[in-house]
Amino acid sequence: MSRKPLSDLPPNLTLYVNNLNDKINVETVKKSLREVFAAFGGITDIVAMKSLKRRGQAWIIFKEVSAATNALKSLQGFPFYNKPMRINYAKTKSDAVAKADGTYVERPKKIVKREDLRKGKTATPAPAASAAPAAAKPAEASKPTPSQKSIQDRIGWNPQQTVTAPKAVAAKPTGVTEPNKTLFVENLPSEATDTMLSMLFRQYPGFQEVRLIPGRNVAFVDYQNEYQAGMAMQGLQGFAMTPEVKLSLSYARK
DNA sequence: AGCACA
Repeated sequence: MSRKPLSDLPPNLTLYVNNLNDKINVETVKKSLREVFAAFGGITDIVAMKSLKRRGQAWIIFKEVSAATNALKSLQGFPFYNKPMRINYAKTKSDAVAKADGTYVERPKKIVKREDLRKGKTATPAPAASAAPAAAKPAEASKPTPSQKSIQDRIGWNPQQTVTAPKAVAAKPTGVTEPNKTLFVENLPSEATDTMLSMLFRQYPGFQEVRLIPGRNVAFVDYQNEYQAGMAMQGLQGFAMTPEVKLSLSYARK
């Protein structure tokens, strides 16, 4: 009995993720991807860009193939900014890993030669380091991979449920909610006051009001639109209210 | 839909 392979591509340190919501600012997406994927192991880098050809996709570069494989299995179809992530192994080796294992060769710049210009052709870049099935370097600083249980706890996602009905798992996971003009502020110091918070949040255009929830160290902050809310979120994420207390911001649930 | 590396 042969089972359906996880991927039609050979395992790779890098995962290729697409079907990402390209309405979301790429930096925001990268940050959220990191939060979600880091639960499976060390991440070297995440590459995502917003150009026409590259939007909606990201490359997650892991330190260990096993981590990539676990993430691939567990997060397949994970609802991320309201779209199920589609995950595969990357086709080729990332530059970052080629650099690390010494096989990196400078990528030829796309130079258009005059003759080719006439013919309407562009210089064909020779493929760089080949996509050899990530020769897993055994000696690698390996941070213990958190159990699958832990990520389910953190993001409220049970991979089993995707098999039959990925859409049914619409539960908005923590930290990956869809954009909203209202922000949810957590981890406030108990000394926080409305005035204090408006000072902070009114620096960002579109500010409307802040609602501190008594006794919960939590507040809601309204902006005129979700874009402005997003800007404020980026600007104030992790803001140190006191040396030991840092704000945690997300979009409020709808 | 789209496999990049600024």
